[in-house]
Amino acid sequence: MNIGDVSRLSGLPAKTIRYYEDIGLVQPQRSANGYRAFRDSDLHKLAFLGRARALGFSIEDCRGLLALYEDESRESASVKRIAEDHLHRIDEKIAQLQSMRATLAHLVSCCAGDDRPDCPILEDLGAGEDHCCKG
Amino acid sequence: MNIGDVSRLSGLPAKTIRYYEDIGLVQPQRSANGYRAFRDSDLHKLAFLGRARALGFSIEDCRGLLALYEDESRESASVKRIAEDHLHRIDEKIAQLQSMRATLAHLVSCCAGDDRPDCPILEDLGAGEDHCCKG
DNA sequence: CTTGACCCTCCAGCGACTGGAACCTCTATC
DNA sequence: GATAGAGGTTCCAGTCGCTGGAGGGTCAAG
Repeated sequence: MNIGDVSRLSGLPAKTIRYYEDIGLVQPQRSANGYRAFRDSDLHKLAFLGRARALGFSIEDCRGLLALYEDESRESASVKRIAEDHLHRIDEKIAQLQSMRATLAHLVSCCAGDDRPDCPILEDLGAGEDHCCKG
Repeated sequence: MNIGDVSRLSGLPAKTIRYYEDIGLVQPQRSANGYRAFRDSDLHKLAFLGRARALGFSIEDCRGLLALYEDESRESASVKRIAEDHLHRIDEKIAQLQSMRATLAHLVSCCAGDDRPDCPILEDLGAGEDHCCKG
């Protein structure tokens, strides 16, 4: 298979696949003409990577997961540890975004959004205090 | 004020303040010795930027907000538009993270996490199907 | 005079790609 | 055999918002 086929089948852009080869996640062989020659196992790995990335795992996490995937003598505890760590990081990110969201939504709701210059959003950013309707 | 004072007062690292000067967000003057000489208004701007960044606004958003902040004849609608756009982007990010979180939490809960190799997390990543307890 | 804290500039790197230039290869058609 | 177009290749630069470090200058205290 050429890179275009693998790209279509895995859903990953060709650029990304070349990048994954660069950083050693896959090692496709080469045809006589210099084209990358992907085996089924390469496609399988790339699809694995695509799904892991879609779950937000970092490339380094993916490298670890892939190694465990290939390792018949792995302990599922190792996999679970990586996944749980990632879950915690996701939770932290969600909490942080929700906190931003709350502040921002409050400010937005207080802003008239008309042609006058008075704006509680800017007042808050400028002073670090709540100048809103309720503040 | 030297950069260290402004850094302490604004909470921004000195490196970040230099970077903000680089990209034209602040224009501190210079002392005879070449040190940056910050006025109160510069400090004020930097504090504004720090708070806007803490709410997740991009640097370009911050540039726009700062310009509006300085513009006495602004319309609050312009500010509100930027804030609302940002709010929507935050909402999208939260939704995406929550979707990841749900999948991941399910997989984690199905993984024994012991010394055996069987692992629904890897099976899912490998096959793109649900191999969990309930799947 | 030396120490240490502060300041300066410039360059490189992070993560995970993405875009583009400049070029090569294959297949189909005329 | 020429040509067009769709594929492939490499390499370099850019994204975003900093951050680290090298290698140096400045200033106040002891």
